[in-house]
Amino acid sequence: MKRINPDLENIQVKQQSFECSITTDVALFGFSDGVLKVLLTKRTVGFRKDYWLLPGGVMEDYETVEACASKVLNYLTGIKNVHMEQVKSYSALDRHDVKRVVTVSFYALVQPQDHPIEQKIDVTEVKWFALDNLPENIGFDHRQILEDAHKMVKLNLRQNMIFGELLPETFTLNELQTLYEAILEEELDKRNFRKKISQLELLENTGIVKKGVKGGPWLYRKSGTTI
Amino acid sequence: MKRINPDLENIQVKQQSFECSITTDVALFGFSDGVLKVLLTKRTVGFRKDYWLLPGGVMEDYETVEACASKVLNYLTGIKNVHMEQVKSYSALDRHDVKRVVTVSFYALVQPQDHPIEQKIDVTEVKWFALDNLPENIGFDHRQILEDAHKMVKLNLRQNMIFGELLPETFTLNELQTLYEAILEEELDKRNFRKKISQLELLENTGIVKKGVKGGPWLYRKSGTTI
DNA sequence: ATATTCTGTGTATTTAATACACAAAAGCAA
DNA sequence: TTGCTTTTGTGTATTAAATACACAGAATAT
Repeated sequence: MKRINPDLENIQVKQQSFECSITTDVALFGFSDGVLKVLLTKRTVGFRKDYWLLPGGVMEDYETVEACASKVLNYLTGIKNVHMEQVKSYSALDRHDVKRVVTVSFYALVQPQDHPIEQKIDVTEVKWFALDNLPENIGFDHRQILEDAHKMVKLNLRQNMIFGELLPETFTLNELQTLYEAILEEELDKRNFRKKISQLELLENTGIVKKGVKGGPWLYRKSGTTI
Repeated sequence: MKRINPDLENIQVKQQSFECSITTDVALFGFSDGVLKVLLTKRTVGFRKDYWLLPGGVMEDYETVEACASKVLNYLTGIKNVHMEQVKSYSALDRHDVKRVVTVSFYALVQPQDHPIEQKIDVTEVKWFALDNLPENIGFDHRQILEDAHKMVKLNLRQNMIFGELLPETFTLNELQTLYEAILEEELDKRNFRKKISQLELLENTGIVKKGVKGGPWLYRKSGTTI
């Protein structure tokens, strides 16, 4: 009979293979007041209270990590139908107090004013923080997760022009530039920025002038978007 | 008393939270005969035999996904001490027959000739496949995982000059170019390629000429590498 | 020794990135 | 309504990077 290396048998998936819980954490970025913000939550009572955390929660048997991320975000903030991008998995042995947990992180981009926070649970605080003014007491490894997510947003912004729902349907080129500067954390030249944007041919001029701003700037929208 | 939304309670990590097995799959890329290859394995007896799969296996309670990926690769191929990069998580509900499994994928880069396959288990076949000549019967979602991994290798190669252990310690510029062409799946101009490589200042000329090749090419190595 | 194949190199051209200034438009204040 | 201030929108010159392209010399193979 064939003899099988026990190590090799153990790496096969079997009914009794080791199991642990999966969670998803969502780095939800928002843009308002000209700065990039991220949504953090805090339990105000009970275990591990007073630490700010990314919205997150456990995956169930009937859902993928993507579905779980959407669910978690919706439950904690009421936000729905946001495009998410997977960032990375975290699996250090001591990540969680209660038990072994592997986490898959995501990011999403929204406008805070479009998604007023619904405080869905009264033992949890939910709050936007400017990225350059984060609280000290961020729990678990969520500071790292947040950094990794921000890196990925930067990367995706540089490569494509993906800014999700961070701006309203129509916006001025100056608003777009301010957003870029907030995400990339660097200043951009107005004329060079416009040159680059225009040759991407992803925006169209609505023909409408924004009121209340000196100079009378045009409003743009993403091409292919209907009003 | 405070009333708590049951949905919200359920997303908290608890002892009885849903659990599933985690596996890691490794896309091990190798470069020989001037083409990029990937290592696939096949069970030759028993359940789900005759499907080619990326080397993979279940994570245990004492290891991270990174450690698991190294372990799995070592058990199946004898390969050790390879730098791995995490690619992505896969969590579709029906990914595995036996039970719910979430997989985290990795890639690694080696030279096949440095790592002769140790057939560690005699009910498993292990074989290198040229990337442009993959078998039809790749099991589970491993074709997708492989594609995603290859994309990430391309991306990382373009951004930095990371080619892992895909070449021997010393190599000619032509060998390096052939490697780039194999990974990127496009032809490169010799003079422009050398210009770009040289201005990265990551290689040093060993001063040794490679024998057996017409023209007598210099051997290079990565800067900072001792012989 | 002769033919063949591979090596190593430079320049001209195109394209992209950067630096930089001012007149006209709209709002704001008196 | 007038004058002041802020913001808009635009072009050109410079530098850096990407691309296209050819040939003499070195080592091998016969």
